[in-house]
Amino acid sequence: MVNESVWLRPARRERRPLTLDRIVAEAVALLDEEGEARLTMRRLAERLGTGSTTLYWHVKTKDDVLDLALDAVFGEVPLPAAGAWRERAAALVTGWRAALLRHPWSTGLLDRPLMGPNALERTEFLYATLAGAGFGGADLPAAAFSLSTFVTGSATMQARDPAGDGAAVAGRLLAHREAYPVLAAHGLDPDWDAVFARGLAYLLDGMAARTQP
Amino acid sequence: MVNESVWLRPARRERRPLTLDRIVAEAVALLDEEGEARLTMRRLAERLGTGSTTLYWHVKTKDDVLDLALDAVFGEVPLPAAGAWRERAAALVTGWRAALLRHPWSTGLLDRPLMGPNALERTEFLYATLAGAGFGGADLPAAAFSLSTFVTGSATMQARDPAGDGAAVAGRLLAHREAYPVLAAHGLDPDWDAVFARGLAYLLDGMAARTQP
DNA sequence: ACCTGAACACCGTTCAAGT
DNA sequence: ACCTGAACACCGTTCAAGT
Repeated sequence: MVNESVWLRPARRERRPLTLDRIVAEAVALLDEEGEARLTMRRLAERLGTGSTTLYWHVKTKDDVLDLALDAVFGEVPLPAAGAWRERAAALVTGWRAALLRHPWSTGLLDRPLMGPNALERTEFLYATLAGAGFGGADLPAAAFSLSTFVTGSATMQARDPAGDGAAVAGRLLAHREAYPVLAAHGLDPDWDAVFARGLAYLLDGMAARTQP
Repeated sequence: MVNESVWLRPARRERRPLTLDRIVAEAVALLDEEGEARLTMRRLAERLGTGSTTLYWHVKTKDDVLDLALDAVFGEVPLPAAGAWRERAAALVTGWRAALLRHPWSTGLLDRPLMGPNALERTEFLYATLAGAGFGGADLPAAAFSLSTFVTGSATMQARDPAGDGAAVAGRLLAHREAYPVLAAHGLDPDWDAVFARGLAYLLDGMAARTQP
């Protein structure tokens, strides 16, 4: 019969099979475009051409999707190949910050255990770099945690600032100039790159001085 | 008529009027006891003896409740009265960390603008302390942001670690010991207080060296 | 000014059923 | 092994109505 012709049958919307990788990639795209509040199992499934309940064969919960999306961001952080320990640590940490800021929603997920393979690989790299530089005993975890804490904290702080213009904060501060005089005079619209670079220098200087006197 | 007697009328469940302060205090208590996932407008209202829709006269959205709860935590951070700049900064930052860790859910809210009066007062205090110590120009915002970033980041990192025993992370690491050898050997179950103290010393050392040569 | 109840447009997740 | 639809037990929020 004519109406069984290939051309008349509704085309399969999606030929590619649904995989975990496709789900994670689409979740990252959705988060990039619309932010965390709009990430819904139903909306995510819709973008993939299925129903929301289909996702649950590939994934146990929505939290899984978020964990995987976050680790995908960590996967974008390059591992610097060579250099002295200080340059390698600085390069790692700078690339780490850039990846987080490319996906500002990621800073809202930095509570929750970072146990994905990409996150662990970067942490291991940091530990290995510092251990190789002579950090030992209590200085090794202290140095490693200080650096990673500094990255995640400063990316969060910057992502918090809407569109980098500091308009909202500025308005609130200027309205209460007398209550926050120093902050209003010097804390508006900081140059985030410069703040990060200088803060990192403080930290690395302090680390170097304590372990290599 | 007998059934209009006071004793037979149902008692008013709550005599105290509903105020913003009561709502915020109850939200903090609920978050402390059950965590962020269980904070619901309906559950919060139930604890206050009303319906969820009543809350919306006092508050515009649920986000308002979270913003107010977070700023209540900042309100617990004492402002150190005296001392040299380094001791004052260290005391502020140590109390800040303690307040966040007393309410571990707060670290999950540290994305979002910190524009509550309590948060701004602490930030202003930090700026004023550093400005008084001679930090000027680009060093002032860099020093202030470095310190606050370090606090929020390290509290987040510690709150992430379940119950402080590091069991979950340890299990994952030990299962892949060959992939993460340095981390598995030195990064398990850190002494968080020691890590924080040493990291803070790195940072303050670096700051002091750059501005007061 | 403050509180209430009903209702709307959603959620995440389960599960029996299909191929 | 993989996908689907119906259904459950919730959500945040609005709004007309009460006092």
